[in-house]
Amino acid sequence: MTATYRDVKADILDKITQGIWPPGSLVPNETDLARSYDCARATVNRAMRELAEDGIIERRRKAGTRVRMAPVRQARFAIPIVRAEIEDQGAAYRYALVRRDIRAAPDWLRARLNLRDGGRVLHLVCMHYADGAPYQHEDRWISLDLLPKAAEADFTATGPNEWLVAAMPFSNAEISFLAVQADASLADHLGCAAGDALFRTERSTWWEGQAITFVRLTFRRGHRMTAQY
Amino acid sequence: MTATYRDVKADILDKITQGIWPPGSLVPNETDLARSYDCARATVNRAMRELAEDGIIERRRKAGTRVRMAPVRQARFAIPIVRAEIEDQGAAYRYALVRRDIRAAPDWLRARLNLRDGGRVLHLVCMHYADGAPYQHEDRWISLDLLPKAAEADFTATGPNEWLVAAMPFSNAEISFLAVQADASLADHLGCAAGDALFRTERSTWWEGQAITFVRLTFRRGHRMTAQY
DNA sequence: AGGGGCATTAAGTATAGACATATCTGCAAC
DNA sequence: GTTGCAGATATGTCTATACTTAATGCCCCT
Repeated sequence: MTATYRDVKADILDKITQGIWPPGSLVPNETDLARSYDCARATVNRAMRELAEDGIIERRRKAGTRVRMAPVRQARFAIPIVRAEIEDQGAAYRYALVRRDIRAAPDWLRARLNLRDGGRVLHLVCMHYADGAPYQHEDRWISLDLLPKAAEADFTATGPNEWLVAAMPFSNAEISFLAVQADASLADHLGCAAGDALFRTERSTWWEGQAITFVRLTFRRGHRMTAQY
Repeated sequence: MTATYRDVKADILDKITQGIWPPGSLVPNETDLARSYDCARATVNRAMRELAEDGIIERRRKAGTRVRMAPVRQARFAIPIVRAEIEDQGAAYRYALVRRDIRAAPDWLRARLNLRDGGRVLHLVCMHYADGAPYQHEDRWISLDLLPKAAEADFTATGPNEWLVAAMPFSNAEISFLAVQADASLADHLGCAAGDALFRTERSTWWEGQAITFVRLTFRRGHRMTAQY
C-alpha cells in the first residue's frame, strides 16, 4: 500500500488547488516529500516532473520547486487527417481533385518556404466532402525539389495528405489558425456566399530544414475546432 | 560514457525517421534495447515512454512497441493572458471596460454551462488595445453562483481574465476556434467593416464540475494564431 | 470445433543507492 | 563595492533489482 507516483501527483495537485500551497510558494524538496509519502525519491521525482510538464509547478536545481503564479494554460490539438476526422463523425467521406499543375514556385511561396530560385512545385486544389456536402477545401503546394516522386503520384483517388504522411511520415511543421472571407471560388466550392467568414488553417511542413509542403485548409461555414484542457 | 535516456531517445527516433524501423514495424523490447545500448532498462523505458507521449510509437503490454503507421500530429498552444501576449510583442497594452451588468443567465448560456434555473451572472464587455489600436474584444459571462465576489470586483482598471486567474487559478476548460463575420458592434469596437471575417476563440471554464465562466474573444482583423510542432 | 483458463511475455512501476549538474549563498580577495 | 571562488543543496539522471499488470496465445477440456 505504498504511494504510487499517481497518488503523489494527485496529492500534490490537491494541495495546490486547495490553496494549501498557494501560487508562488515553495514546495518541500523531493527528499522530504519522499519521506512524508513513505516512498522513494524517484517516485516523487516522477510526480513532480509531470506536474512541471503540465505547467503547474516550476522547478530549478538548487532553488527548489515552486507553484507557478499563473499556471501555464495550454491546449493540445490533434491534427487529424481529413478522412479520419470525417469518418470519426460517422459521415461518408468523399474526395475530389479539382486542379493540378506543375509550375515555378510563386514569390510568396518561395519566401514562406525558403525555396531556392526557380524551384518547381506541384500545385493541387482538392475538395473533401462529408456525406456529400462540402467539408474542406485544400490548396496545396508540394516542393518537387525535395519530393520529385510527387509529380508522378496519382492524386485523383486519394488526397495528397494521405500520400504525404506515407512518403514523409516524420517532419516538423508550423500551423496557423485564422479567419478569411470567402472569395468567389471558395464560395462556389464550399457552397456558401462570397464574403462569408470561414475558418482556415495554414501549415508549412519541413524535413531537416528543407520545405516539403505548404497547405491552406479552408473549412465549410460554421466549422469550429475544439479542444479540452 | 554510458548512454543517457536522451541518447537512446534520439537514436531510436533516428532509426525511425531513417526508415530502418518503418511505420508499423515492431521495435525490439526494452530488455534487448537496454543490452544493445548498454544501459539499464529504466533508461530505455523513459526514452520510449517519451516517444509514446510524442505520438511516434505505440506501446502495449505484452504486444510490444510498434512504430505508428501515421504519427499522431499534435500541436500545443499556450493560452496567454492578453496583456502578456501584447506586451511580449513589444506593444503598449491598454484595457477598457465597455459594459457591465448583472442579470439572470440567458437560456443559451444556461445550456452551455449547465447553470441552474435563475442563476445570476455578471456580464462584461471589454476591449484590449495594443499600441492604441484595437486588438481583442472580450465578451465575458461569470457565474455569480460560484463566484459571488466577482460582483464586487473592480473591472474598470484590470480585465476579468487577470482577476479570474488569481481567484480560480486551477480549472478545466474547453476551447474552440472559429471564424465569425463582424456585426455592427464588433466592427465599431475593432475598427473594421461590418461583415469582415474575424478570428474568435470561445472558452468555457469549469472547476470541480461547476461552471465558472464563458468567454468569447474576438480578435482584430487579420489575426492569426500560430504554433510549432 | 469451440470455449475457458493458465502460462508467458512485455511494459509499467517502485526502490535504494550513487553520481552529475546547476545554481544559490556566503566568504574572501581585490 | 564588486568579483570570484567554494561549499552546500536541490534537482537530474542512471543502475540493478524486484514486483505488478495487461494481454496474447497456447493447451486442454468439452
